[in-house]
Amino acid sequence: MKSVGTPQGTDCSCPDAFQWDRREDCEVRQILDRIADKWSLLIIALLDDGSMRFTELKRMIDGVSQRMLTVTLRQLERDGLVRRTVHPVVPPRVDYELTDLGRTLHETVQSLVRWTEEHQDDIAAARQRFDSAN
Amino acid sequence: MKSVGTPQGTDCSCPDAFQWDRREDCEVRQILDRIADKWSLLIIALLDDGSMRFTELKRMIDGVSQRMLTVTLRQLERDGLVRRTVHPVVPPRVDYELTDLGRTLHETVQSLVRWTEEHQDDIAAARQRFDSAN
DNA sequence: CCGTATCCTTTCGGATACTG
DNA sequence: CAGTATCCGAAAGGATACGG
Repeated sequence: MKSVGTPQGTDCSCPDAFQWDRREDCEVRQILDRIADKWSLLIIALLDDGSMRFTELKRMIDGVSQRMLTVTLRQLERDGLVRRTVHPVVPPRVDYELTDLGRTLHETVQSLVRWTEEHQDDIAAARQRFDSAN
Repeated sequence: MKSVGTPQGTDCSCPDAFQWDRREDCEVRQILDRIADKWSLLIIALLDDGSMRFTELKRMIDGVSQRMLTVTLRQLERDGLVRRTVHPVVPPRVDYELTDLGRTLHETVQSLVRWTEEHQDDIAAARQRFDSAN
């Protein structure tokens, strides 16, 4: 073992599909953590073809705090998945949309969301079985 | 807004693709949080056709603590995604494998992992651009 | 070998108040 | 409107010790 937790530096490029998690600072794991994050998934799934304003996103993702929405959008922008456009008007208007890179991820995220929607009953049933078995 | 954080009960079934995040206790969001979790994704991606022992998983997912591996595997078992088989031998031997339900998720998770592998360079580049632009 | 229990640190993220 | 800054409680998760 390498010692510290997950320093998130030191690119490793993760050789093969069954080994990519051998090193703690694995780039792929770091990125997975980022995009498979609670709010990121919702934003990417929500942002389809069009663009959305900050407040619009906030309204759609019910319960997200202003802070977390800002933080998450910044990370997505930094990762090149979301483009942020500031319109110099008063009151300020900021639009968010997926970049080309972001759109390639959108498909995958959608299929994850769809899977969840389609199987939520199976999961609920499994949980009941598990819980009553104890 | 409904008040408290994310109580995770009260099924809502999330009407349509652009509204599923309107309610905080949305079942789909709760499940997404569960499976798109740091360790769960790695386990589901790792568990393909065969079964794996606890220690084997622990070795593959470098840096995971015994506690988190146990906790995560229990959740996956509870959700009906992973089957746990205890062999009554000494020393104990426990095998983990995907259930049928788990296998349907495996595909989706793999495509997410694959996306990450394929685009890690794009992301690294985007981050550099973003960071040097400040 | 495969856990569970406990403790304790670190991180996450909400609430709130304030700005251009 | 769209943020930023600060504070602080809650939860995640590692380290360690112990048990069947």
